[in-house]
Amino acid sequence: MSAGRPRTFEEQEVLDRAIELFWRQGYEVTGLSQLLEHIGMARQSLYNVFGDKRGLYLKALDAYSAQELARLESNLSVNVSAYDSLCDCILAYADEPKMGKPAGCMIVNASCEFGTTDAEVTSTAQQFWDHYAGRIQRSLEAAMAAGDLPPGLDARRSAWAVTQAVTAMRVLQRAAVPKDRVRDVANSAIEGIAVNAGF
Amino acid sequence: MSAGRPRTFEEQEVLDRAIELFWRQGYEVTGLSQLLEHIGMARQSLYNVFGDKRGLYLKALDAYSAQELARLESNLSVNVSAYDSLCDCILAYADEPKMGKPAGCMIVNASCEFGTTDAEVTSTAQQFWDHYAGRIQRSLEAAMAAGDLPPGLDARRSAWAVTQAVTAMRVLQRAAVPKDRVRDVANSAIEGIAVNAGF
DNA sequence: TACAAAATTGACCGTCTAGTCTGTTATGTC
DNA sequence: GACATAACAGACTAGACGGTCAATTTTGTA
Repeated sequence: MSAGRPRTFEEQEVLDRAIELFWRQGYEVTGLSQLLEHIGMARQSLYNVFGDKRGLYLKALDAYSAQELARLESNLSVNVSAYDSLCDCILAYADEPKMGKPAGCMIVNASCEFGTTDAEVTSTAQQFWDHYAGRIQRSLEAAMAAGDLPPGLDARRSAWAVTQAVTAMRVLQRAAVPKDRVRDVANSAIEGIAVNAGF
Repeated sequence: MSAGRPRTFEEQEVLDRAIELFWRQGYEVTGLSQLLEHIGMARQSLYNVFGDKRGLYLKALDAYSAQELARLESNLSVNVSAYDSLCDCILAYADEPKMGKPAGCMIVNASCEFGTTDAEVTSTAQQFWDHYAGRIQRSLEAAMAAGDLPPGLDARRSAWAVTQAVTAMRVLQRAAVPKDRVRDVANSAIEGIAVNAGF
């Protein structure tokens, strides 16, 4: 049943490298030759494994989404109060981009580049934001249960507002806007959480 | 001194058409042939007048920025209270894109596409956001003077928060996220204005 | 009406693009 | 060790890309 020469690359490693390049440069501007060199893969192998350039891009975008959600989960489940870890998490975004990492958010970049011309991209983006806001909402509800936020708070709407504040922060980072200005957005988002509750 | 055949196109009209195409498609994906056809200009004329493709793009981006700031000014100087017109203005963004207009914001798209690889683009973007927030701040200060907002409000920071809420809204529109979700961001931004003042 | 200046036109250039094709190499199975 | 299977490697293709060149047309001025 199974035979043949085994592949000399790790799929996850290839995806990580593809994320790095597409995230930094975007889809259209990234040429196939540069892409192949960067992921360390032979031309034909890419077409065997991923179908074509777009296929690899979509897989990389999905992998990025999963990584980013996992990072959020990790940041929010530290061993302090839900409210504190949420605030820390939001503020931590203001310290990006980390050295060697591209600026901004690959999902945001993809949305802006493709608009509605690629249904798979828009679907991935919409699901990403839904999941992201959903996880924030869970932390808000935990904070309410712990008494750190008032019980009347609309956790769903506040979570969405926080999510979109992060979106804006990552656009600013993409354009190299000074960190202080990014931090302002983070702080306003945090202070805005309680506004529905009449704190 | 002056002689020669007069040009058969209006520069402003050419810029408007270039804005339309670059805004919808982005820079890289827009081919020169399609661009020339869309702006109704001969190949060589473009190079005579604008230098090259990038030159036209940068001029179009500047023109877009000016148009958008003029539209903000117009929306905010309607003949009602500063506070009401600001709220209306923010909420009005949730009803975009207008029929026939591209979704999202050309400045945001440009920032995401180019990142920091084009100094002129990032400079234009940063100045746009500064001017935008500056105009919002003026309205907030007017609202404070009218007694519609508390005197302790940090108008500068609130204006920046509003500006970046609009940024996020236009990213969502670019990805065809449902209008209700966009409206949520607008409402949260409005409600967040007063939070610094202990309303 | 001759001349100069500027805009237009269309052919043309080398380069790069995504993607294909063919042949070779390496491996597991029998 | 023969064979089937799959990955690797490199040459190749057709077309699109941004940009240039030379020739032509159209105008204002003298």
